[in-house]
Amino acid sequence: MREGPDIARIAALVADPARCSMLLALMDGRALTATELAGLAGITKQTASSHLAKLVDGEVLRVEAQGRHRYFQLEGPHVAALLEALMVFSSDSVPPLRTGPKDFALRKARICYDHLAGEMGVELHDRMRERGWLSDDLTITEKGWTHLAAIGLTPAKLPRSNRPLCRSCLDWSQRRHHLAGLVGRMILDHILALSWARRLPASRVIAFTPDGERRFLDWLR
Amino acid sequence: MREGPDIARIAALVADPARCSMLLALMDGRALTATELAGLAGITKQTASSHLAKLVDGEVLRVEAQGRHRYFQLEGPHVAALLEALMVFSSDSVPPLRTGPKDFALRKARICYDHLAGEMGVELHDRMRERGWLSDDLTITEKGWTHLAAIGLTPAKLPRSNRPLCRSCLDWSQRRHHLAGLVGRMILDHILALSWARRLPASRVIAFTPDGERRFLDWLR
DNA sequence: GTAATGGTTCGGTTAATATCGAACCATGAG
DNA sequence: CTCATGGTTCGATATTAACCGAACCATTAC
Repeated sequence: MREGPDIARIAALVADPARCSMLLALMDGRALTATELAGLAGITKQTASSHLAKLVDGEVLRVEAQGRHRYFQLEGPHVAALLEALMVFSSDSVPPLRTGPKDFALRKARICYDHLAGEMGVELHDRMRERGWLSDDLTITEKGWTHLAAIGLTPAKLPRSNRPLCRSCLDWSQRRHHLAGLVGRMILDHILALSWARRLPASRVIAFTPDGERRFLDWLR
Repeated sequence: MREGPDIARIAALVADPARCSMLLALMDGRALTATELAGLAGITKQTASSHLAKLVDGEVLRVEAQGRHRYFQLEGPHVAALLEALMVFSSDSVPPLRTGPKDFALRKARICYDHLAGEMGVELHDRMRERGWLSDDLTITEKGWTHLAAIGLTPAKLPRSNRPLCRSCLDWSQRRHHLAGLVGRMILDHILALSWARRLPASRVIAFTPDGERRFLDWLR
């Protein structure tokens, strides 16, 4: 019967407002404790515990015990991708919604799990496609590797992992794809390491310095 | 309160197994009637009606009344994207799930309801738009009818039906539109009648012969 | 050792919703 | 007009699950 993949089961895990708040809080890839998450969601510890157990059981979250704390984080990039796919809906059903300065910064550049999203993320993705650094089937071309090497990113430096090198992730604010995957992560790491940008505390905003933005775009030219 | 975007509301819409079955059935972009969907989901008409109303209200589905039927289809590509994002989970938990040759054939060309889908279907659609055979509002132009006549397809041969002549349908594998509607069906019929391709038994695969594929693409040139 | 804190388990209440039977409305066929 | 069919509306029922209070377990601090 019901042979269909139980995507309903996964959806149900995200369908609760409390769980949703927690997941959104974890969008940036950090690991938070159960009580922190309970506070953010506005529920008691008991309730949060129950929710978190379900999320872990459903392989949406991963948990790591450390001392008497239990740190929760997203199971992987695909969870962030799912949340972004959901945000696409709210972003256009309620168009204006007062775009404050912080909101503006979020649209400009933010972290999505572990890679760059927002205008800058989409720009990165599109430029790489346009310049032929990235092929249609999302593999880095020879020319691409050459340019990646220019910022010190070589295949040898990639961490061993079976996670796909490149992956495209639908951007909720831009409604276009940005670059995810191992390479997406490495590029963001480099942007931060070179101080082209820095993370704003307690937010997902990636703040580029004027100089950093220029260098980044130059590199893509 | 709950200022968070109501991604939970959207997720809840997908969280029900019955609604899920219906959405998956619509993944190929076809438009199905309420009773068809009820049958596929294994529920009664009343229940389906309630579900469908919710999905339309939540802007997940779009409905179009035609005669005494109501055709439901996905509201847009972002819905398909969401469903795909959800499927990543189930496909991930089960091992690699090798993409066999049959899967490759499915992406290349398959039947979608009664018309051509997959790479070849998208190619047909795009070419017809590009060549000006098909206008923006999805009507066949004069030039279009000329070329259709070249393979023996004239307006007179169209079956009497209130079904729209042309319709664009979101392609599951290509994520782009292919040509549906009466004309889409007639073209596929002709492809099969001329033996440019044949249907593989017990599957949705449309297998083009090398010669047939060449002739088909030549016709689109 | 005792106290404090992070986290889980249990039980009972409450709210939401999926479901269907039956009646109802609307369209199309004859 | 009459009948059949697609689809919705209206209860009423039953299942689910979110929630919290209270008790409990585990780890660190003192």
